[in-house]
Amino acid sequence: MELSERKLKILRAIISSYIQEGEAVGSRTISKKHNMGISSATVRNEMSDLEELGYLIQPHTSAGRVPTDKAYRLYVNSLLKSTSVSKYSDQINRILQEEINEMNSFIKNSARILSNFTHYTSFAMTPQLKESKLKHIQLVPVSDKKILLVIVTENNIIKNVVFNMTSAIPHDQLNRISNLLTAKLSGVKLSMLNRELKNEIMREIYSIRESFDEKLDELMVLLMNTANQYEKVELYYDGLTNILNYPEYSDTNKAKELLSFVEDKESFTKALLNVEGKDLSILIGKENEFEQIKECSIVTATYKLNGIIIGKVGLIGPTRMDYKNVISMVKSLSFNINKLINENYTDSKRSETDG
Amino acid sequence: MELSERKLKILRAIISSYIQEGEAVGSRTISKKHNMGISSATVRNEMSDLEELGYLIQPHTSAGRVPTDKAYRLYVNSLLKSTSVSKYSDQINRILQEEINEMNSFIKNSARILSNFTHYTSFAMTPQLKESKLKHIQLVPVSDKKILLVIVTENNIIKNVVFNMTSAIPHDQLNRISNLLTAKLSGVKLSMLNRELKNEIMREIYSIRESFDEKLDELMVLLMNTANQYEKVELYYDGLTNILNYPEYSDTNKAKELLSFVEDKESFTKALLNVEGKDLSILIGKENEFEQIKECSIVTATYKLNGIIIGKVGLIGPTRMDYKNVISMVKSLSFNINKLINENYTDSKRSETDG
DNA sequence: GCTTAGCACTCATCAAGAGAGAGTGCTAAC
DNA sequence: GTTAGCACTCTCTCTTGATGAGTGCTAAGC
Repeated sequence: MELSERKLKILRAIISSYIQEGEAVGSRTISKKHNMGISSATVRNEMSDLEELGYLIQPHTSAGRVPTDKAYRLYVNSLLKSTSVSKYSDQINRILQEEINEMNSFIKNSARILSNFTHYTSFAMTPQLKESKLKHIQLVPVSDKKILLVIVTENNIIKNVVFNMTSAIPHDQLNRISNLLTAKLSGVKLSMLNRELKNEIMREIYSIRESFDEKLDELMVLLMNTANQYEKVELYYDGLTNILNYPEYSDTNKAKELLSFVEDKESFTKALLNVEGKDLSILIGKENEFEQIKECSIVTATYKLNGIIIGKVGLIGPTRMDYKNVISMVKSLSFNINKLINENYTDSKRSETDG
Repeated sequence: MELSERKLKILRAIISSYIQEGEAVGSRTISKKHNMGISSATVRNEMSDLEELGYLIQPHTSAGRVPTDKAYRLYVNSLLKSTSVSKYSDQINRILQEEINEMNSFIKNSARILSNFTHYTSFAMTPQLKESKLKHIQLVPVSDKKILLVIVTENNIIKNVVFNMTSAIPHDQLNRISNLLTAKLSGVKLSMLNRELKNEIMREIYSIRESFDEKLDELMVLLMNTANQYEKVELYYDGLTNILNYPEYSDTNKAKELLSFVEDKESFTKALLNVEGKDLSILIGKENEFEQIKECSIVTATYKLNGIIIGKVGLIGPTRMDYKNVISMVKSLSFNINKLINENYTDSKRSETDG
């Protein structure tokens, strides 16, 4: 069922024409505008074959033909082989630098770049850091009974949580407790912060000193209980309204259906978690699991920290997507994100020993 | 040019019918469905007068009539007098509580509540805190040359900034510097963090000790230079796609125009800054300055800290808006926001002296 | 003088039909 | 295997006419 060279050429011509124009492509167009050197009748025969093979469909009898998901898949696969980096790579790098210091802003910024450059709707997930190790813990007094817990991981990522204590802790004790917690918890993975660890640490601490026992106990409970909170993954999107630029969504109901799906972070996060964790992954049309996006393509790239995937960025648009451009843009972006993350957020210990 | 009681009654009936149905209202509808006790012909005469007075217009000759911005203004003004609090007030309060500890999440949450309950597109601006005083400053080591600066204001609001130093500061000095900075800067308004203050403080500090001079100097410069950064106001919105529910925006281009305007935070922030800082403020249709939203109404409430307006929440929708519901909802929300803010974020000193 | 029934008039909306145009599939010739 | 030619199909657009909602005006009634 291998496609002949000519069939492939025709198919490619149809795809690129359809991506550009958004209208069903006729045999005459291919024959004339793409310098095929064959007549429209021949093209018609080939197109008929391609339809039988499942690469094309006719919206109706007298219309031209439109590529199927299968055709896009073929096209995309061949694109993926040819590595291409966007000409905007330097520019992307420059813009990314602006927000490098704060991880969530950095990720948010990434989404904005992607939608600005591609004119599709973009998204980005903040890092999942279950496997990150604690490096530093600092308690900061906020008010009598409120304490801010600042956690710095070995990847230099910062998390904040405010606790409400039932009774006040003297401010001057907070530094001592911070030092104690840093000493005991540094090197421990976030995912390991649980009851058992708490008890173990409490035992150790009791054996050392007993002065701020109850308060410390309460603090530890709060710390452990909210450990999962540090893990809240946020989803940012940008350029939501870009979707409305595409004639596919000139029907408001259709646009509404898609936009609501994307805007509902919960469902959309689910959809994203389904995407394989390859460096660059593309889901075309029906390859998507959720009904609302079965006429969309999602292009996703991962970003890594110390070789572990911690998040995803990408974009969503109609299956008639400018894959070539999009792929090179997403590649460039994820390349730059990875570079900057590893320059700025690498596990300090590891970088000392490795470098 | 005072409207007769009957004209007012008819106008109100037309407005409420149009708000509900979204279709031009005919004289017969008013005469029959609203128990007016007068015939459609009489209503027609009155409607004709109302049109002449600028309260109604006809989309075309044989259509019914549609309220003008002037009519909505009249209607809204009378609504504003009658205080009404939404029946969901308790529920709102409960949901707001969930995110009370972190100001920005709290504000984001407010926007979500508003769009969920009203089915319009909502927005919320994070607080402007130029006039807030510093209470506590804590430096936290992130990596060799990276330092996290945590600022706690007297309102218990927390701000984070990461600095890149040119050279490393020994971690054990950070606490001492933090204490020094807290001592020197507490009580100082954020807006006062500038060069002159820096020099003044530096002089004082020099006179005390000279051990970590250059590093402290660099730190102070960074601190002062980024003072404006703490002030970055963020704009959140929620329920963007709700706009698509309204037949006014069944035309994708119209929807696109409005949505892009809202999504472009910069322009939308500008539009919001134009809204007066009253407790509750409503801009109807052409009362809006920007072309893109001249067919929309914006309902905005402010929230205050210690009596000073620090932010806004509200919603945007078609001029044919369910003002009654919306006003009571926004009122309830802003009431609850203000209550919770003042319980959780009140200037601690002031609350001690005032309370 | 206000109210109302009656009627002619206007205009959007909808459905049906005609015509144009784009594109196909098939056939027969090259 | 390729191509010209032609009949056929189907969408799209424009026109037309019918329908119905709603108005403005007039004249009669209270």
